[in-house]
Amino acid sequence: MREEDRNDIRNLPLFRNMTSPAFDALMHAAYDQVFPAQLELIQQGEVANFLHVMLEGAVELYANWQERDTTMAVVQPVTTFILAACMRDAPYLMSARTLQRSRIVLIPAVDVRAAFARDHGFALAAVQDLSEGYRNLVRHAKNLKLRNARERLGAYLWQRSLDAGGVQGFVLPQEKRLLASYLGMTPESLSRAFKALRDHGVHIDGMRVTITDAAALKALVQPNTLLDTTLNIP
Amino acid sequence: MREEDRNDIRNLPLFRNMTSPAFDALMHAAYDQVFPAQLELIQQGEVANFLHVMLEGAVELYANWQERDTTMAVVQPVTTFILAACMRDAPYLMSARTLQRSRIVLIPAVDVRAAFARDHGFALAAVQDLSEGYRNLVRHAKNLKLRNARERLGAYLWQRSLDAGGVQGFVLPQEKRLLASYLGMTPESLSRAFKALRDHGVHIDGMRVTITDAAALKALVQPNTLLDTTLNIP
DNA sequence: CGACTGATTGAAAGTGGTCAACAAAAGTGG
DNA sequence: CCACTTTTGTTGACCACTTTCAATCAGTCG
Repeated sequence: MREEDRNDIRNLPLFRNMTSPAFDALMHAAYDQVFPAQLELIQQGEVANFLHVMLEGAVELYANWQERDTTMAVVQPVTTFILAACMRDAPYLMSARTLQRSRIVLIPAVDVRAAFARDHGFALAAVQDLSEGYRNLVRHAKNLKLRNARERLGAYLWQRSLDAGGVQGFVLPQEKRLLASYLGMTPESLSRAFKALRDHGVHIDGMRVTITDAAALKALVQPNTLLDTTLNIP
Repeated sequence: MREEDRNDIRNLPLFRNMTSPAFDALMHAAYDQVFPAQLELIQQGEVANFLHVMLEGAVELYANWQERDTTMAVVQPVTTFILAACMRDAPYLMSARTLQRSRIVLIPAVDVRAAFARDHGFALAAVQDLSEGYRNLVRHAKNLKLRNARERLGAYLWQRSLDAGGVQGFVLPQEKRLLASYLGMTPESLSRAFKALRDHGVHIDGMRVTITDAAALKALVQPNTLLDTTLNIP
């Protein structure tokens, strides 16, 4: 593993407060790997063997049932994912695939749990990580249940614009069909939702979004920190 | 606080592995209260002041936005709720109201966080608690995105029947409009979904559900541990 | 009993999904 | 670099599912 990556990991909230021996032990057991795009990393139902730490690239977390698929989240560096399954030593509830060529560190779940039992700082950090993950999921569920398709898209765009620093224009970070799935609708519905938002201050041209009337969009969307997630979402 | 309740709390997974001094300190700061039915315990947006431990009764966790409301979960004894907000020292994302007369222990969030920083066993247990909560929420979101209304109701009924020990007949634990909200539909839609399930082995009479053809229901619902939650749901 | 709440039903409207066709991009191979 | 294929996005027509509104019915509680 490159020294630089090791430092990136060390600086993650999850690992920052570990003792050095505990961290070294974890890293010793870890694999640093580069995966090509579109590779299935995890299939839902498998028992959690590794905690994943994203260093570069992007990973989609998705779920399926019968013939249906849905995107649950897009993970971007530098973060960990599927900590909950590792901690519970339980089957993954979501599948994961790379969206781009990605560099990912795999830490055996056994070692994570061991580090965890031994190192108090790590346990505390894990609680913070999980709590934040939990809260983002609550937001996702609330969003799905309380807003309709057009409102979900509007809120999403509003939040991306804020994340980019309150800019008027930005480029969608992922394919539209992925966004559609994340927002809980079909690509066709997404396309129509974009059209419907033209009356509410949003202009779309390919992947480029321009907010032409922030007040109008805000009025429709009623953005709210209790509903809208700030980071790590497609 | 009654000795008996204290023991119930002590035996919760969350508190079981604490040192006795740490537990005693927590309990010393705690309030044991009885609330009448239909009382608003928590309003979303408030900063988390207390960890709640349910001893008796039932509490609804719900969320609202604009004029719309939705039930996120029903909490039953003996469990804790809104641990994540306490840990993050952040605003509640959900509101809570009692459904019945309920006995609840309130532990100041400050003390929880303190116990937490000091007691390793408590931190470990919190991680397990949060992980399980996280996973149940993933299931809830998957359920909403992957199944339609009729399938969600069918899956719910299938799971209640299993929880009751695989019985054919059981009584709905909560009002139908609450169930409808939890399942992400209107009461009218729930009513129609029940009717639609008559063709799939479910008979409903008031609050009494009878599964007349388990195979048919199972075929429709395709129950799946990666989607269906086993406990603590209305 | 009468007022109230919750559940059900019907009719109408709306939202989003499906299917099919097409357009636009992106990737592939000569 | 260009023709070709494949994938992604858009649009229209239609349909299914769900909601809304209104009316009715069934309990519950004072």
